[in-house]
Amino acid sequence: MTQRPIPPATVARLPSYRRVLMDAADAGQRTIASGVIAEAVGVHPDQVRKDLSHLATRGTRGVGYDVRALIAETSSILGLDEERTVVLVGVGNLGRALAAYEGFAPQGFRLVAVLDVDEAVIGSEVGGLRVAHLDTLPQVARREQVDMGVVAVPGSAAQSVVDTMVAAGLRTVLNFAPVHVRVPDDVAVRRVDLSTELQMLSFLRSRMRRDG
Amino acid sequence: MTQRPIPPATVARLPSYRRVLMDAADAGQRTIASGVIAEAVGVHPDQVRKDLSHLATRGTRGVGYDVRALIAETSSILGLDEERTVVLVGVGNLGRALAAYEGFAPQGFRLVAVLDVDEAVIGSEVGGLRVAHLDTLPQVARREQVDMGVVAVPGSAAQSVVDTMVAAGLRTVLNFAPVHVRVPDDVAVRRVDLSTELQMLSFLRSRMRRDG
DNA sequence: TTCTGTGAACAGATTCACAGCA
DNA sequence: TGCTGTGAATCTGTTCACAGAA
Repeated sequence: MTQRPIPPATVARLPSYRRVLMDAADAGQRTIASGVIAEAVGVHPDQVRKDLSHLATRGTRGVGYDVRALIAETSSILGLDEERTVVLVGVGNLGRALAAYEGFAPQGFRLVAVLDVDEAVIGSEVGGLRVAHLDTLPQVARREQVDMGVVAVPGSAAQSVVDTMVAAGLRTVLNFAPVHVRVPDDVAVRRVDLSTELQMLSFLRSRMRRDG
Repeated sequence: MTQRPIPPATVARLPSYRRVLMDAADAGQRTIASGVIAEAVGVHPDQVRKDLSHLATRGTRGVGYDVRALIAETSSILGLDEERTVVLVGVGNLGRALAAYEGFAPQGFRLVAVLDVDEAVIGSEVGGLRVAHLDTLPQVARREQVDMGVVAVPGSAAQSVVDTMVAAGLRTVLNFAPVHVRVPDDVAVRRVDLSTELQMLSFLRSRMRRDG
């Protein structure tokens, strides 16, 4: 099953396609056309077909794609057929919300630990787990074979937390702090920054006034 | 001050540049080189210079860029010199965290209302505001001249909430629900989806194992 | 010598156009 | 006729290479 690499832009759309496919499966549909997926996801049908052409699953002309086959293949590509263990660091407002987030489990992400350095929150219960000290990360990481780290600490602490994660062997990090963190080449970081999103919307708002 | 359009990819980086610039200003620096910004943000210096070449502010060879001038211009471009009013819909875990988010105010975003449809939460206090019914959005939007809507409701309710926002005159929406929403051409939507981010990291994790 | 500014080369992603099978 | 599959054309963004001012 050697396959040519899938473009990052395509990978970024696979989770959306997959969600639509699962909805279709729930609705009892066995096949689905590129145009239907496109409509639901908000892209051109051409784009969907080009994206799906990178997969092994082929569609049937005049009919569409096999829903179950596409779900299976996208899940496999995204690594969702094996459980991913996640550790969350930072129990502020955002950290609490993330720990309670219902979207983890359905996709196979299992939160195994919630850590912080503030003695005031250590020992309290968040998202069904008891908050432990960040210092215990190495043990937790080894014991639970942790895959991913989620960083929900202030910007000033983010680099040091990520360094600790990397040292503990984590190789993927989701960073909610509004700063860029340096990591070795074999570690992947994605940043989600609410403030950046708001500012980009603000830009679009300003531009609208001028155009209209 | 007629200016040629700034590429979206550049706009997406301006908030990060701006943050670095503000840190530099706080540290008392009057000028900054592209390489320093690049290092802090995690891009190539070439990229920074190309991006800044779309602005009116010019750098000085051998020295760098004027920090204050760049802050002023990026703020203006991003529309951060006028206050933006924001309304939040959905008071689940995520909604609560967003309402309490400290990153709103410093960038000039003022949360003016928190809305929901669940009678159980209406009237309670979230982020210093009393939760009101979604039905009051039209009045709130008119009274406060609301610019932006933040959607923190389940996917199944997102389209209807966004329709309500659009009807109330909002023209920019930040959508945390994991679905694509349809809006008229003159409305801008950005989606932030935790689940998509986790799945992309999961993909990178899978690929690493194969490579290494 | 340092660091900006920018045309040119390159790489990646999207859209178009159309051939071809059920 | 409907919908897939894909090369070609286009568009966008990044990186390179280097000229030029302080």
